[in-house]
Amino acid sequence: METRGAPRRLRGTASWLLGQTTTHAHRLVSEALGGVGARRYHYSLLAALDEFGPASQAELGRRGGLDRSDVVATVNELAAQGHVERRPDRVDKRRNVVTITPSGVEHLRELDRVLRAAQDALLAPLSAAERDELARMLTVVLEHHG
Amino acid sequence: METRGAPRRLRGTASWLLGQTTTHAHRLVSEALGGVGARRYHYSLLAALDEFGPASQAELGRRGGLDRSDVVATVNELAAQGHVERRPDRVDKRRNVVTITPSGVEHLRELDRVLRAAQDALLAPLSAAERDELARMLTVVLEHHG
DNA sequence: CTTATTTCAGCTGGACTGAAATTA
DNA sequence: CTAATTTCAGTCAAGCTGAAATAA
Repeated sequence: METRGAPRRLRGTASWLLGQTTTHAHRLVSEALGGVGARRYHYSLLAALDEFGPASQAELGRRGGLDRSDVVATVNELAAQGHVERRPDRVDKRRNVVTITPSGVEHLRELDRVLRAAQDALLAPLSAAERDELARMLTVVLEHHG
Repeated sequence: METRGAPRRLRGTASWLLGQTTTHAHRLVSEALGGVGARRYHYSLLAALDEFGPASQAELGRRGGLDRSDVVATVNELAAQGHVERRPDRVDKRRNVVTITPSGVEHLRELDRVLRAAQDALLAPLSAAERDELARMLTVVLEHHG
């Protein structure tokens, strides 16, 4: 967490820089989301549901990058809050179909606002062009490993 | 972990991109270090000792960005491997003085090689200039929050 | 038979807190 | 007295695995 005074070996290591920055990012985002009763998994699932429509839990996990176990727990929480509905699939009886509710859509918009603010706080010292460049490079790295 | 097919909201979020990239980085680095019996905390402490010389555990934690509790455990492990020595400070009896051993210096060089390889694998699709730019931007962000 | 899905119980490492004991 | 250091016990969320039950 402390940049000041860290060994040169660490400060020059991309994985260390990424880790430290991500720690800050996660703290900011988790606190912001916690303020409105959400966690990061909630946003991932709501975003996937909003963009791709109703889906099975396995499909949701693939889209949002969540483990199957975490999908179960997160859908439990979102359903308890009324933001999604889980019902058995009539066609493939192994599956549950998860659907976002109007309340969920509204909640997602709120999370968007909250996240944008956290993001601005995190990247405050970077220009818009630099933020784009950062996102581009990270995307390139992820696509290379995806 | 899956970039392909992730919702646009996530793919456009710096904190999500950072988190995914860091997950890859941690996996690569942890596997590489694990191959030589080390973990990331080991590298942080050895790097701090090598650069700043013997220090108390509290000072080590501040330099390496480790929690005081984790310093205790990590020094235990490094001492068991003969890479550091822990002895009571004759001047300030609250403190332990931790010193890197010749074996620890050698171990650190090995970890350097292992980490450089992991790093190259992670950032493979980026040019040298891009890697520098990425490191620069992350450093700016960290200094802003440090 | 094999494969996919859901669920639960539990594991692991990373990051951290609280409190006690000691000493400055 | 307060403050710093070390240590231990324990907490917490994140990211998993294994296995069972069910169905394709």
